[in-house]
Amino acid sequence: MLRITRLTDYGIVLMCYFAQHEPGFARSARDLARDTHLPQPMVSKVLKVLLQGGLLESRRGAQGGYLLARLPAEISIAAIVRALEGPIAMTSCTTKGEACVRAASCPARPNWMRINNVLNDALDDLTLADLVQPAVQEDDLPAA
Amino acid sequence: MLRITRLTDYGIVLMCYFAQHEPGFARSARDLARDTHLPQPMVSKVLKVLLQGGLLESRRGAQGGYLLARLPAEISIAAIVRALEGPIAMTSCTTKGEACVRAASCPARPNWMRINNVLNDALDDLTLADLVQPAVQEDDLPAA
DNA sequence: TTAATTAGTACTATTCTGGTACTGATTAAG
DNA sequence: CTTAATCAGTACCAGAATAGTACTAATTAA
Repeated sequence: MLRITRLTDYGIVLMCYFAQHEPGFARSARDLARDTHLPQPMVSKVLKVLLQGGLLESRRGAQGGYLLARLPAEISIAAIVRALEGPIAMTSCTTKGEACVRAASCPARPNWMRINNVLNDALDDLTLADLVQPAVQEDDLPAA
Repeated sequence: MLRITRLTDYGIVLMCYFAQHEPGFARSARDLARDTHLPQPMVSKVLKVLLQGGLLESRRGAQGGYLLARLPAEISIAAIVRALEGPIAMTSCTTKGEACVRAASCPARPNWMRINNVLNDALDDLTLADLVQPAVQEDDLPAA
């Protein structure tokens, strides 16, 4: 499995939750945790990262909460993943190339770029608005 | 980062190495480890999994070794990842749906399919032959 | 017969994630 | 002005998973 951390998992769940409501829909971390049945401290952690990534806005103090910084159609899945996990790449050698001691001799080194490009392009093109469209067909499942 | 295990990392490196040689090119695990500068026991482990996945063939005994089971153009990156990591999905809830206790209330549940489809399609379309094409341009880098 | 090589299993240390707890800063409401 | 709700930040811990090693058996060319 191409793994993402659970933090990212939760992040996408939460962003989808926002996207399913009207624009400007705001909610506290506690309420979000309750509605999505996710552990509350985790939710707070995720919301903070998404805030720092510019995907959410926050209102502090009583009656405060979080809301989407942009419209769902303007938020790509790639942006969410990048906010929570950093650059979308399958191996670290492509993001911090100089760190790999095998760079000089690695036969795959130049090729990872192609793989990463494919992934980036694919996730860049998919927005929250796409995700919350109701119709999901069963024969739309992956071949694997 | 969209993480794969180092086993998969090594697997792609090794498959690229094979693809860079003539069809029928065979090599022992020891030689492969030396040429790619990867730890030898790890290489053996990866080769075995790729063999079981039908991506490689093996010759036992002295002068034995491994070779590609098919032409590079007929081996997708998706196939390699699937052999080493199982189905390509970003979260386990989509591969073993009944295991997620939040399935009923999860607002993202039906939507993961779309994300996974995008990834599967992207990696299915990318073959070893594509990867070993020489020209990789620098401005071909991911936007991130 | 021997040596090279694949095949399989078991084990361990380290790293990372997931999760919790605690404290401080900010602000609406009474 | 006080209080309570909420966001913000940091530190910490346990459990799981990965990365890597070691060892043994089976197979086959020379």
